[in-house]
Amino acid sequence: MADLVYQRIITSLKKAIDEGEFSDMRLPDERSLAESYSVSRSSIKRALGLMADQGIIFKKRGSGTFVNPLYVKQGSSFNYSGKNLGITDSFNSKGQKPGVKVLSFDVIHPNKDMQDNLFLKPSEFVYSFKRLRLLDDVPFMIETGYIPIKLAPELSEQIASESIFNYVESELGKEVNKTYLNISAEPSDSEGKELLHLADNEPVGLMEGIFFLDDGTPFEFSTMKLHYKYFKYDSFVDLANK
Amino acid sequence: MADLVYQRIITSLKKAIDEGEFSDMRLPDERSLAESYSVSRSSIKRALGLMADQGIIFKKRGSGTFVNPLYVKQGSSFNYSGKNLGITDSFNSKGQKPGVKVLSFDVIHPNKDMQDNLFLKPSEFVYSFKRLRLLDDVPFMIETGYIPIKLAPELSEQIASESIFNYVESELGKEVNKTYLNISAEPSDSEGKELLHLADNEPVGLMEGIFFLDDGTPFEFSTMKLHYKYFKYDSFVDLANK
DNA sequence: CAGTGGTCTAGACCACTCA
DNA sequence: GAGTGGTCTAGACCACTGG
Repeated sequence: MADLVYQRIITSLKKAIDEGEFSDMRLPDERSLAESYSVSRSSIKRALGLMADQGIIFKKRGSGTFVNPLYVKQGSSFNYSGKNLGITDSFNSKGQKPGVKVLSFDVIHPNKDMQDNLFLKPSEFVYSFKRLRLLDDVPFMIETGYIPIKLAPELSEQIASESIFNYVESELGKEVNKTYLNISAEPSDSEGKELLHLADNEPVGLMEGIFFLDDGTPFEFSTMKLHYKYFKYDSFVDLANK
Repeated sequence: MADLVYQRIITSLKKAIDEGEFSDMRLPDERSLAESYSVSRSSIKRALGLMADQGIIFKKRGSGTFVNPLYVKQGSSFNYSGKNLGITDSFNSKGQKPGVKVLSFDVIHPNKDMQDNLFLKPSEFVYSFKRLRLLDDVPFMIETGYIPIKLAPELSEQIASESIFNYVESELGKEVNKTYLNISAEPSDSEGKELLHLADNEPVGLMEGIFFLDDGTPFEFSTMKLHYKYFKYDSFVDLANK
């Protein structure tokens, strides 16, 4: 991770920003940076481009490159701690103990929707499972998942009670590393009220997603209903990409 | 927009994909593409990289480049129509007539939070306004916004009743093109129930955002409360960016 | 006009996949 | 080992900003 030139530069520039090195919020121009790091301008451009995508800096043609003032701030309501998942990994990141309880685990025929989303023929089977996820023994999310059996023939309730993605990575040698997410919210239904201990007026956050293997195969279709207090998603958006 | 090499290639490849040219879901390798388009491999890499960021294709080192099967599908629950704003622009995009009603418009001192988020001194003033947004005369969003007066000295209730961002672009010659978003959900409060016609159990979607000018200046802090049925956000996420 | 970021090229070498 | 994408370089030229 750290032996790449552009990664090294990103790390170094972040550190310099954190240490208040650019007091006027302006970075040196790309050509100077290339020289002082003894790398090509292309590598500098790559590093700065990634940092701009993350909202750490802003680039303006003809003017220069500037630090996002909010990146430096403490106590801002926004944290720039890297990526903004909202997915499994980030749930663990708050120092709370994650837990999983499998509510059901079956093999079924996919409906039309599922066939489309997972790119399946009607004759193919999928695992269908429902899990309750907890943090420090408090339930916060109901997850309904569908995975084609041909992609994980040995999947079991035992595996579902631990981590499916870890299993895929360690046992099948593949990696789940992309997802298409659809985020919304709804009033809680009876299931949500019961399992997530929600009051009548309290909603759930919905995250519907398709997870892909690294070769692009759709691996899982998942619907995640979250207790609204655990429902949070951060995103830095470039409105210019038309 | 269309005179750039990598844009031309993206357009061309998208068209080819739509027309089913790559029946095995596999694109030619980068070196072949470079030759057939008579451009450098770098330009091909740039085009393919952007397409991968948008989830149109998947690249796998050592294996090749593949079309995302869901990009081709019709009737999938996912649309890949480019960017996934959830912001002002996209609200208009459904062929419905947008409307704005200004509920209040004042100049105030920013509180501590606002000072941090907009990078202000305590002595500086901000415009504070609340707007109700409608689609085909149906209210769907309550927007509370704060803009430093020094960034838009001539702002008025009249302008707020139209489009503030259009005003900034045409009159001030600056552009608002980046935003940091924080998405969540809550039970509706009395204001939401009244203005958005929500029942007791129906929630609002929350989008808190800071909008930036192209040089990185924080321009507006905005809190958007949306009727939950209009609350939707799509996102393609690379889980590998650690 | 000088300075800055944006686009594009041509080519070298590396790292991974799979037959 | 052949084929594929990933990283990096060195340099040319363009487009925009601002004094």
